[in-house]
Parts: sequence; C-alpha cells; structure tokens
Amino acid sequence: MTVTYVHVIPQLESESEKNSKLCFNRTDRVEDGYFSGNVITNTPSESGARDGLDESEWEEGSLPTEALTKSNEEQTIGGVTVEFDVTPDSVKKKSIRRATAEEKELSELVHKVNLLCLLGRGRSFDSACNDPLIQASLLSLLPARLLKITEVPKLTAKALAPLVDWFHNNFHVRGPGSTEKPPHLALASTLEAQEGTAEEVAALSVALFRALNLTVRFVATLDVVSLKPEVDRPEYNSQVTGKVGGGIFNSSTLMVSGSGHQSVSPPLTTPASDEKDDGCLTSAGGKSRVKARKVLENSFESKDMSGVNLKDRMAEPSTSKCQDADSHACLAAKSDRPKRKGDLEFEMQLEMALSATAIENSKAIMNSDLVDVRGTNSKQFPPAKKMKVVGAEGSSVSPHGMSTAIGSRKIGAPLYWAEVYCSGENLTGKWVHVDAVNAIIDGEQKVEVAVAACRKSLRYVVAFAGNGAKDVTRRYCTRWYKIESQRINAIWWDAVLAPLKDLESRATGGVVHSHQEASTTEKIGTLEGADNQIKDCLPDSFLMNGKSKKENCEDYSVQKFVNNSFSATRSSLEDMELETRALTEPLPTNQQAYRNHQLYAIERWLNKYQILHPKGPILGFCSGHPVYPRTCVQTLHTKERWMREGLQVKADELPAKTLKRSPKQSKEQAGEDDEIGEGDHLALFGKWQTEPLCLPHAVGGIVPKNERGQVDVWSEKCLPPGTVHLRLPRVTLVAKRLEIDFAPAMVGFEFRNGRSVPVFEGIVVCAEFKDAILEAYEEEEERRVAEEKRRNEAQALSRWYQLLSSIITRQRLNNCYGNGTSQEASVGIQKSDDTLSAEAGCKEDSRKSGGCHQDKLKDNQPTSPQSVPTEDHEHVFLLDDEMFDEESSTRTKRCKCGFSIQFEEL
DNA sequence: ATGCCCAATAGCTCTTTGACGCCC
DNA sequence: CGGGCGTCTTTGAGCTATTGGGCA
Repeated sequence: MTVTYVHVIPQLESESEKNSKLCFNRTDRVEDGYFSGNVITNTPSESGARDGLDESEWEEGSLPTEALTKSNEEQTIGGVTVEFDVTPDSVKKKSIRRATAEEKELSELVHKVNLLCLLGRGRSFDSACNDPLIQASLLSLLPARLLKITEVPKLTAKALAPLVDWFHNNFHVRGPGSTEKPPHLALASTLEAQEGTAEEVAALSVALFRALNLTVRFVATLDVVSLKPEVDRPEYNSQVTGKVGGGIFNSSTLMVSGSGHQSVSPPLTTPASDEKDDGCLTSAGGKSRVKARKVLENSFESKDMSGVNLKDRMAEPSTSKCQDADSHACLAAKSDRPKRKGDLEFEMQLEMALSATAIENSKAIMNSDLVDVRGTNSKQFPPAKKMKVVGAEGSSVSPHGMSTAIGSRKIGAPLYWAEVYCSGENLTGKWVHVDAVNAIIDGEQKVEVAVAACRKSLRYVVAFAGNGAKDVTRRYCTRWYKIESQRINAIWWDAVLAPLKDLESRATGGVVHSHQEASTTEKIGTLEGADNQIKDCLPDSFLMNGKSKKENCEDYSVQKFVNNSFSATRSSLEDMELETRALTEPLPTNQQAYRNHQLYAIERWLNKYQILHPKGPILGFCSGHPVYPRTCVQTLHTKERWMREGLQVKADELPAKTLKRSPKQSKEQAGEDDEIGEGDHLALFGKWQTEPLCLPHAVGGIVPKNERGQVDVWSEKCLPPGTVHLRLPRVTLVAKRLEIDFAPAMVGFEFRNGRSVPVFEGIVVCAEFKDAILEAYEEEEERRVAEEKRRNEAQALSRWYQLLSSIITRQRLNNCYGNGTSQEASVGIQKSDDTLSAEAGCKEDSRKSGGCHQDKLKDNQPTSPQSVPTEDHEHVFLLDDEMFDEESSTRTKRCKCGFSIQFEEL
C-alpha cells in the first residue's frame, strides 16, 4: 500500500474543478512514475510552507498517473471512487500565522547585511566617480561654454541648469547589460556608449560635477530588503507555488546570487544590477519589436513560477530588485506579491498597446521627438510605455486616457541622483538635489512623491562622498513616521555610519566663513568627538539594562540631539538642517500616526503607564484631539518599581494616576491588607514625583534588611549606604564563620516550576568588613580548592586501583580457567600479577591472591631491597633505583630488568 | 485607490519571595 | 532531629502591535 500525501490546494480546486470534486482510483500497486507528469509535487520550496498548514488539508491516499494527469476531469477507474466536496469553509479558512521572534531576528539580520552591502556598493560607485580618466573624458565632451560654471563664485541651483540639460541630452538610461561590471568599468563603458543604467548615468553626472570642481555627492536610495518578515499567508501561497523559503528571502533585493552568473562582485548586487537578469531590453532602437515581445514573455513567465527551483528563484528578479517602475520586467517580477488590480490592468493594457503599436515601433524609436529623452525610459520601454511616458511628461493626466495604473508610473522612481553644494543658496550654502537622469534640479520635495507613485519606499537615502557616507533621508522624507518603523534600529545604523560620516564630512565639509572663525581641523575634531560620544554610549545602550529597546532608542535620540554641538562646517550645518527638519515635521492628519510618533502625541493613544506632564503646549489638533509634544509624555511606575531605579516617591505625593486592578489582584491585596477597597487601585507615580532613594544607613556593622531579612539589589543604587554587595559564591559561609552580620542579596526573579522564584547572588555586608571577608574568602577558597584537588586525586587513584585490580583478577581467572591463552592483559600486568601471586603462595586461589596484592599496595611500606619473584626472574628493587615524586607523593621502584612499579604514599 | 478607523488576536511583557522528600 | 539539597513543573493576565475588513 502506497501512502502518499497529496496537498489539496484550495485555490486550485476552486478555480479548476467546477464540480468541486476530485476523483481518484484507489490502488495497492506501486508503480514507477506515479508522480511524474502533472502531479502536484511538493517542491522543496513548498515543503516549508506545507509544514505550517493545517493537517486537515492533507489527504492520505495514492493517485494513479492517469487520474492525476487528467485531474481536471472527473474520473472513475474501475474501483473505488473517492469523492469529496471542497467545503467553502476550507477555502475561506485563513490561518493567519504571524512571524515568530526568530523570524523577525533573521529578517533583521538580512536587512542589516543588505544595508551593509548596499553601502559598500554606493561607496564603490562614489570612488569610481573620482576616477581622473573618467572625469577628464567627460570634460573633453563638455562644450566650452559650460566650463564657465567653474568661474561662478557663489554657485546657485539655477547656474547648474545648462550643465544638467547638456548632460541629460547626452547621456541616456538604457536597460542593463548582461554582465555586471565593477563600477569603474561600468562607468567607462557608460561614458563610451553615452548610455547605461540609471545608477551609472547618475554616477557619471557626479563625476562630471566633480571634474568641474564642484562639491558633489552621489546619492542613492538603498532599496533594501524589508525589515519585517513576510509571513506567508494561505492565499499568498496558493498564488505563488514557487515561493522559496517563505519570509524575507523572496521579498526583495537578494544579496546572494544563486546561479552565479554574475561574475563580478555579487555582494554588491543591487536592484539595479539585478535588473540585468531581468531580460530587459539591452539595446536601443531597431529590434524593439522582438525585444518588446521578450519583455512580455518575461512578464508572463514570471507569473508562473511554480517550476522554479530554489537556485533559480534566488537569482530571479524580485520586487525591489527592479530598479524602478520603468521596467516592465519589474512588474512581472512583482508577481511575487498578490497582484493588485492595477497591476493586472496595467499588464493587459500594455499588451493591447503593444499589439496596437507594434508596427509603429521603429518609427517611434527613431523619432526623437516622441521618445522620452529622459534617459530613464527612452531605450528600455516597450513602445506603448514610451508613448505613455511622453504623454505623462506634459501633465499628470494621460492624454490617451489611460488609467492611473499606468499614470502612476509616468516616470521611474528616482533612485540615484547627485547633491551639489551650492554656496550661493541660502545664507550659508545648501546641498542641492540634482537629478541629471530626469533633468530635475532642486527637486528634493518631488522625490518622495515620485517614489511613492512607484510604490517604493524612501527608507534610506544615503549620500556618498570621499569614500564615506551620510544618511540624508530626512531631506527627502517629510513623513518620517511612515518610514521609521521600516528602518533599522537607529543606534545600530548610526554606529555603522559614524566612521563613514566622518569620511564624508572630511571630503565635503568646508568651513562656512560667514560664521565664527574656526579651523577645519578643529571642526572635524568636534565632529569626531560627537561621533565618539555616540560610540561611547553604544555599549551601555546595547546592554538594555531593564529598559525596552524602544526606551533605549528614545533615550538615544535625545542624547544624539544634545551631542550635536555647533560648529560651522558644511557637515554640521547640514546636520542642523536635517535635525530641524526632524523637529519640524508636519502634524500627521490621522490619529493612528500619533501612536508611536517620535515628536507628537495625543492623549488617546497613550498606554496605561503613560501620562502627559506637563499637559501642554498644544501644538495642534487632530480629529478634535489636542496634539502635544512627545516630550510631555512621562512614564509612570509604582513605588516599588521606582525603588528598583534607585528612586523613591517624595512624601505627600498623590498618585499621578491610579489603575483599577484585576479582580484577582485586588482580592489578594485586600486579603493581605485586611482593608477592602484599599487594593482596588494601583497607585502610579511619575519621575517628577520622585527623589533619590534614601535608605537607612548601616550602623554598628548591622546591615539594614527588608521584612524578609534580605536586601533587594536591583542595582547598586538599591544598596543601603555603608554596605557593599559581595557577589561571590559560597561567601555566606565565610561571613557566618567570621560572625559578621550580612543579608542575602536578592538580584532578581526567575520562573521555575510555574512560579517566580527569587534569585540570590552573594551577600550584602557593611563596607568595613569587606576586606576581612574577602581575605578570609580567598583563604577559604584556596583551602577549598586544595581540598577538592586532594579529593579528586584520591578518587582518581581509587578508580585506577579498582581498574587494575579488576584487570588482574580477570587475568588470573583467565590463567586458571581459560586455558592460559588469553592475550588480553599486557605483559607487565601479567608479570606483576604472577609475581604477586607467587609471593603470596596462593596461585590456586585467585581471590586470596588478589587480597594479598591489595594488602601489599596498601601497606605501602618500602622494604629494601624488595624482591618480587616472577616465573623466570625475581625482581629486585634496590633503594638506589627508587624515585620519589613529592608533588604526587608517588614512589617508583625499579628492577634491573626494567620492570618498574609505582606506589603512592598516603 | 487610498487612507482611516475599528475589532480581533497573536505574541510579548510583566508578574514576582515553595513544597516536599531524602540524605547526611 | 534538623539542615541542606534536589526535584517537582513549566504562569497567565493583560497589554501592545499588527492585521483585515468596512467605510468614506
């Protein structure tokens, strides 16, 4: 009987089986190829998801090939027909599995690694922009009239316009090539062909600006894999059967190139580079019809991923691998996610448009008026999309009346651009956003909108210069609260960026002379100091001493702000600018946003241990609720909890808030207090109601103890003045022996046997006894260690003795009863065995002779010279040949024949 | 299509101070 | 007889973050 698990996929049934039944023949035969053909086999990638499914979704049985190959038709093959209806319940049932802590940790790890890789890639491109050869080549292409920009004393954004126009007209974005090159080579070939990926073109623009001696950064949006694990959902699984491994691995930019066809620097793979595998159009012009078909094929191929194995899947373009929405393959790759109505609509329209305009393709391509000269789209779009883009250029409403599904993709998501420092902007100068790819200058506020339109997120915008990097997300993101939860822990991120930020500020951080005089080195020193302070605070922050991660982060952000000392470098001015943006974020319009907003709070979304103090100022209103600064939110604790923090509630303070206790708790409390109603409420106090803990001072060598005769040592602050905590094992005995007053130190609780059990570590004693106890403890420990060593050695000796005795006894028994042929024992042992036996004169009685031997060894009195007879030789142990090892108290006796025997003197 | 609000719920946090039998 | 030690068993209520559905 073959037992086979057949996974019944609800979706498949509901779609394909109009009768909602599956029939199969029951058989006891085992045949080859049972599951060949169109059997729903469980690919390795499926099995992971399978495990999580309800067992009720699995049927036991065996399926003949025929039945399976025609699974869409009802069949009965000469025997039992098993028929079952797919109840609507089974389809409807949704088991929503949430990510476990482990999965979250893993995805966080992948997110971090991805970030680091993308940082590395950005730095590589940045350093390629400094290539003198590339810069010189760019300059040689530049018309002489544009060289004047170098003479402008106070550079303004406006002055950059002709330069950007020229670049935009001469360098175009095309589909990625088939191979990944190192940044230097990639830039060189882009320069040569005057077209390349958006990343390369943007980097070239940076190189050009640098060649003109401008202060420029290469800015990249790090399109990193999601921080949150993607929990596989039933409907999701049924759509994408080829889903690999669940969770994070299928979502976004993968840094692992499974198929290994990217020969160069796979760790630096980014959305842009992966695009190269997408099968996007790689060359401009004539062959567009064929290529357009290819794109279509790709898009539809990727819809059905069921047969894709893990390896291929890993190399497959996935959602965020697509550099931007201008690539159709990008949309195809989006099949990883449940398709949205708009996506399907877009694909259909694209297909229609393709067929309708295919004839016009070559004309359209040739006609430069029609082709969107904004490099992003010109060479890689299927014709329909190009037309769309041309239409979209003028206005946001498509002249062709196409739906917003396409409209939203009017231009590609800007992922790479430059920032040029314009000293003529503002009073102090300003970093100006320059997107040469899309010919946009000073359009920082447009970035967020454009990115949002392409359903991308603006989580990390990093500016690269001087082999360093700086996070400038704040400049482009106005609604920080939306991306904050998608970003990695700020402490970690800032620690990673700290050294890079330093490099970046060295490269770009000129002194702004309109401010107080200060030398650059001093300023950099200040910055370094600030960075170091951040670094210094890291280990403590990471310890998370009793504080939640969130609290630590909040503390950190406050600390970070305080650390920002003023210095007039470009970098520090920018820091201030970004900080100002951070602190002047517009009020969100929805209430939910206030739940975890860094800056603002509304009373409604405070949790039960929080309160507004002081209750003001009111910054605005949201749905009628007053909005307060987050700094007004204070955390409340019970008296006991404040004690742990080393604080005590001031006398006569009324609780800032009282909470109703659960019936159980209040009952317990009432029982203890014998006061009904007393335990009904839990009194909470704020930090402003507390003062440093005043514990009774230790007097006369007596440690002040609590009602349980112990001291709760939550932290050093909880120690009564004049006492010390000796966190040493077995120190209690020492204190007892010395008759010094002490209290067991309770350091916390642990859950054992379903209840919390206090954990004691060491003792608390008056400070004056510390040295005496430590001295005695040291002596005691030495004695204990020596005693333990002695005991161990005695035990070892005893065990060796037992072992040897056993061997001897065994050998003797073998000699007596086992034909004397045993070869088991070594010659030495045999010899000594025989000799001892002979000496005792009890050869026949093995037990007795064993006893003799024991006596002999135990007796241990050296008689000199000793003689032990053997069959053919009598050992003579001369005193001269004796050796005594004092350390192990072992005496070794030797016979002239080479035989030796060891005794331990007790 | 999007954003907001509400309800449901999975997972996390906070709670927190034995009893008993055996052996030396 | 009393003190030391090992074993028993493995909370659970409440809060919060997250999600899906309904609605504007």
